Amino acid sequence: MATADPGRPGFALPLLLLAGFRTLIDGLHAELAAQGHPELRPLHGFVLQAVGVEGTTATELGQRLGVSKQAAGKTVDRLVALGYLERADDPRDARRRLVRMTARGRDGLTRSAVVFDTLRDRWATTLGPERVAAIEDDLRTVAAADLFRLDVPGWFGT
Amino acid sequence: MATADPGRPGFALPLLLLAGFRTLIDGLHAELAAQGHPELRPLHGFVLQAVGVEGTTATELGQRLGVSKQAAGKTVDRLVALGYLERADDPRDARRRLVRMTARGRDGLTRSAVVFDTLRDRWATTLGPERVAAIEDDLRTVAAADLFRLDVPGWFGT
DNA sequence: CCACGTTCGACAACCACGTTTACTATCTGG
DNA sequence: CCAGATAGTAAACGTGGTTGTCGAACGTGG
Repeated sequence: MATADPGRPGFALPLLLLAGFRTLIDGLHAELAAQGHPELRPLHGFVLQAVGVEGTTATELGQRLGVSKQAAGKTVDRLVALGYLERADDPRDARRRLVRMTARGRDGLTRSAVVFDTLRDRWATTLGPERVAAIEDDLRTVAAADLFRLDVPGWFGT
Repeated sequence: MATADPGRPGFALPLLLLAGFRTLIDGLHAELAAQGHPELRPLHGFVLQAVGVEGTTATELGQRLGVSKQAAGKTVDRLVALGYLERADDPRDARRRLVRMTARGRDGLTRSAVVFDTLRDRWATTLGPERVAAIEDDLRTVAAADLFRLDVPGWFGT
């Protein structure tokens, strides 16, 4: 670990949290690639999740993800091009363009859920189930203490 | 938390890890901005860390961070423009361009370490010191079990 | 001692993801 | 019925990444 400063305890915690997150995401996408979804990027999982089974609109998606509606729209464009999402007109409001998952999108999301469960099981095997649960509880506690908000995504830069 | 699927336990863990990482980084940069370093981005901390007090070169920096030498070079350009790094010729090898921290760079890195320590203390106040230590231990255990490697940075996209 | 292969840095083209600003089309309430 | 709010799109830009190419400088073998 070339970049961590062993002398300052505070440096380790963010590094470890990032590393933990990363390994789950990397594991997910390695497995997804093997299961027929090589084009799915880390970000896309969040987006599919946020679109949900009922569908949504670009503006609402942006709010859910914490990014501008323009950014959300561009990401939807890419996912449409990849075949994970599709757009449709809203019969009740000609301004809105509904965004829905395709069958491929649903397949990717379902597989993501299964793989995440599997990866969590693997952690539970290594650490013991109660330790994994304790990590989750602790992080939720910190979240509840308003040390951070849990609505999450929407950084990845700038 | 609009984006998490409460029905699938596996989804929560990566989200919580990311949220934990994010809050530390956000807290760091909020504080750094207040202490005279508003231009420092999350990535920059890793880069300064990787440059180290002895300095390095763009190619070596790229290796440490897990990115191409070109990407490392561009990031160095930005940090030079911001006054955190400086370049110098290597008297022993005219091909190489040494990258070193300026006084400002050292100041930013030092303050980062202090702020990270403070944030960790705040977690310890909320959770109890032994719980924070337990999280770190567990994540290190998972790392050691080769469920992930700890050399970390070098994703943030693509 | 010199030619050849390797390495370093730079440059260019490109992509993903985000921003702000600006514009059009549509809906809605007084 | 029109003023104002809202949905989507477009353009310009910033940041962080990628490949590919290239010239200059290094080091080594013949």
